[in-house]
Amino acid sequence: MRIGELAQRTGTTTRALRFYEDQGLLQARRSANGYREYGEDDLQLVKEIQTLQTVGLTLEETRPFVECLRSGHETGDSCANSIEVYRRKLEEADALLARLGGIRGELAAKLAAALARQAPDPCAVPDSPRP
Amino acid sequence: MRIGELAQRTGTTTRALRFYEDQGLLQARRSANGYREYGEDDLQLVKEIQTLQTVGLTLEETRPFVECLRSGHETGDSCANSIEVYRRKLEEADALLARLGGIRGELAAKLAAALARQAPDPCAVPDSPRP
DNA sequence: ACTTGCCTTGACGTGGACGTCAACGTCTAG
DNA sequence: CTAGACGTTGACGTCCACGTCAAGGCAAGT
Repeated sequence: MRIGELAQRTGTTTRALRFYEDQGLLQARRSANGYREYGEDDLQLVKEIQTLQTVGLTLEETRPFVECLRSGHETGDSCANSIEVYRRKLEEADALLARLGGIRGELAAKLAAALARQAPDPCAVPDSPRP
Repeated sequence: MRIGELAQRTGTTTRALRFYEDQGLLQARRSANGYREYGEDDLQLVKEIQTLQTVGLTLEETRPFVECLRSGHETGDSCANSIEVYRRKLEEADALLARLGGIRGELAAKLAAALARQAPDPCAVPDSPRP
């Protein structure tokens, strides 16, 4: 199939596919007129890339998976390099979750404090009620 | 104080401070030679911006806080606009946490599945043990 | 012949918060 | 007088995953 069809079947754009090729993630044969020609394996490969992107991998990080697939393995994560990326990303996700959780807490505290100042709790005891 | 000192006392760079000025977040008087001259209130303001950045606000989102401070309020979050930003960011944080939690789960599952394929659990029952 | 729709390469734009020059003026110490 | 440490503006670079033209080639239908 040509690039337009591949884009359509993967729900992406031709621009993205050419970009993947630029990055060496996708390689297309060329037909006589210079058009890129793809096979079903390329479809699979693009889908793999997309799946990995949705779980937070950068394009660069999908490279081991792509190479794994190209080296004949059934799945992109059958290789040690891919597994390693999984581990790294899992750690990153945990770190990010921790950080974000902390931030969420700080935000909530700030909001609560601001609201308290804005409309002081009528039951609360202020600093100096009667000087 | 001049820009270098302000940068040092806030732990940032002169470039950042000039950038804040470009964005209209910081306004400096100029001394006779054209140097920017800052006061203690500016120090406070920069610190406020930094604190807000650490809890995930973009520079643009710190604007209401800055304006609130400049309009004479004691804290940047004494104004309705600032409170509104708090609320929005809190929602964003929750959404992000949910998404990231999902992603983390998917990643963990993928890793587990890959490891299982790599070195199958000796106690597990594969699809077709005896054809 | 002409339009339409696909394809090609190349090059610049996007957003966010600055970093990093360049080329120059200013102030202070020796 | 001069070196060095500060300051000034302006403009381009960074990262990432493309978007958005521009300018043209190729194939098929009318």
